[in-house]
Amino acid sequence: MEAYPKLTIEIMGLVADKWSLLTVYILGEGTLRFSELRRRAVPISQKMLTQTLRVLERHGLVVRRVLPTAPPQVEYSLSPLGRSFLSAASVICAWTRDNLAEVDAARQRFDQERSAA
Amino acid sequence: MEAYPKLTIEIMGLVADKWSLLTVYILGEGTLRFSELRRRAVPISQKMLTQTLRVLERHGLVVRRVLPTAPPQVEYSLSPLGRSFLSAASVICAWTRDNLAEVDAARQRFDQERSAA
DNA sequence: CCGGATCCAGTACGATACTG
DNA sequence: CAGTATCGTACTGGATCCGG
Repeated sequence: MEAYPKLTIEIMGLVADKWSLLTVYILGEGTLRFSELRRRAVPISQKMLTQTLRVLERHGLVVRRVLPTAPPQVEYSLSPLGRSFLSAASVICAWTRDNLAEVDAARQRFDQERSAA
Repeated sequence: MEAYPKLTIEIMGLVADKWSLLTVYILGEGTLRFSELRRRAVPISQKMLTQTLRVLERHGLVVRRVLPTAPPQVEYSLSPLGRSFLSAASVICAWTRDNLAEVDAARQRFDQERSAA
């Protein structure tokens, strides 16, 4: 018997990914075009953004809409499922922001004790 | 100007990791020894569990306590910081559980449309 | 402007074997 | 029991070039 099925871990891996979190978090601000999204999600690379958006689209969290213009424009937005995930993602992002200093301090303490060997 | 500092992304990477989430989530049940933790966190490998616990300990989320027995026992538990993170992690875990089916369905739909090319 | 394709260094991860 | 060490494979993620 497997405590956590493969599928669960797989989806966790999708959802518990820093770029996914960041992307969804920023898309929470509204519908954005690729280049604008990239600018706001610095320092994500273009490749990772493309890749992350594909994965999120594939799993139904993000809607990709190509506008029939020249040059073509592509808009990204959250699906209803994506918005429901946003509320969870926000909690993680907020925690990170609020506890950044403490986590960093703990790490420095840990590393210092180590180097004292 | 960098929208998200390197440190923030680094901590996000720590915190937005499937094994970290899972480990903290399970440690939420209480203090556990290594082997018991491993059993409950299936299908995590022993190596990944060790590694994840080190990282979590280093960043102040987990407390490692070696008992002076023979054979040695090691207990892991959440620090106060870890418990504060648990509430955020739980939200992600709960979302995953509740939306597993829908995400999986979206993926199958997406893949089917793709293969119809 | 919005990406895809390719190359490559580095890392994740599992399997296995060994230690105090 | 609770790890550490090593190996091999697969994937990550940046850099760069290319194309509609």
